[in-house]
Amino acid sequence: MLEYVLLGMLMEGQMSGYDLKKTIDHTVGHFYAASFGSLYPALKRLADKGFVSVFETADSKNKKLYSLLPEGKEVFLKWLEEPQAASREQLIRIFFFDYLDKDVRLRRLQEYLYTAEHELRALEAVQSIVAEELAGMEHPEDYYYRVSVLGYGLNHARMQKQWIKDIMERKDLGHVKPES
Amino acid sequence: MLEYVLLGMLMEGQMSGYDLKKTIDHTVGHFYAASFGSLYPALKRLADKGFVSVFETADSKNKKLYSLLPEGKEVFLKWLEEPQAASREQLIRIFFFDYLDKDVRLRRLQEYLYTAEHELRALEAVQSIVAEELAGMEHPEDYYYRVSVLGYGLNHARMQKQWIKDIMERKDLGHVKPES
DNA sequence: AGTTGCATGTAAGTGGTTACATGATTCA
DNA sequence: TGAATCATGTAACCACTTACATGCAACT
Repeated sequence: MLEYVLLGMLMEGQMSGYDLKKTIDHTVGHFYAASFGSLYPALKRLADKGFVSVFETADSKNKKLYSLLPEGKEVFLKWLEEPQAASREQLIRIFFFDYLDKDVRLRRLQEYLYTAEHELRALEAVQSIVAEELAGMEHPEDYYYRVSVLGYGLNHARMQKQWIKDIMERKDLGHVKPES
Repeated sequence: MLEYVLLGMLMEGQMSGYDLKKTIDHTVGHFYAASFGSLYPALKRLADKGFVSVFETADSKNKKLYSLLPEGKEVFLKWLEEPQAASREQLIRIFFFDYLDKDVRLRRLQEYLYTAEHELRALEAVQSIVAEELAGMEHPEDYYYRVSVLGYGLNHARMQKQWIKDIMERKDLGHVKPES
């Protein structure tokens, strides 16, 4: 996972490990954390595999600049267009979807939409079972918070579904603006 | 984490490891996965620490029933009322909030609301910076998907904020119903 | 002179997963 | 009788975190 994120970040150009960490932190950092303890060994592995090249700067700072090599780019793009991905991984992939052909991208997004709709229906099914169970109880209010997290799940699934729909249509990025 | 989830699930009554897995899967399973490979060793640790008791059934199935011991209950409730929790852990804690005193619960939820609002403001700040950067570009559409995940983050943060507000007010669980 | 930021790295530990191994029970 | 489900457990592995260790550079 981290290795692909690093390759993806290097698509924009050469960077040091330190800068890669910063870039990850203030882009996908809200849902994907990378620590130096995992980042530096990952960069070493990528260099060993010949996916990135290392340029040691002479500016006395002991800084290393990593660049994407053709094989690394290939591996990254291959990963990017793969179908199926766990929900956390979906989000990271979408972050890099500007690098993907329009048709492959739309196919993947359609698949993600499908899984989101599936998830939503599954949660709605659970909800109606829970609603029935609750109706036959003396003190349904004792289960308020248990049930509330189901509500969270439903809110999340609905939001996710709508968001994927929006980005498939390439809705104006303004939908992202604050309401003010 | 898993150990607390197991203790929490045992608050309802005795259960086997297998049943605990099922219960986790169809309650908090949507945001917390537990595999047998982590579950059984966790139960053993809980038994070794004296937090749960093990009753081996004689029904030839080699089934073990786990029950919460007073010390285990104490440890669980102590964990539950702790302040600060990572966002994934917040959700799991809230699932068990029916076991918490009203006043402690409201204090924790108020804190969670605070962090949600903080997160939202941080994302809105990032968004206005990104909007400026985008305005000074020749091809802002080349960054559509990069920016779209920021939109996801904003949607998520807003949803989370509203949800916490709702459950603080103990809004009708009906808000959870499908729109149909 | 001291703190913060830049910069890289290692070692031990954590919290899991995956795959395997075993065996009883239930139901079609 | 064979498949699905119930039931428990281990061993190898994995991706990562935390804490540590080092040192230079920039600012104040």
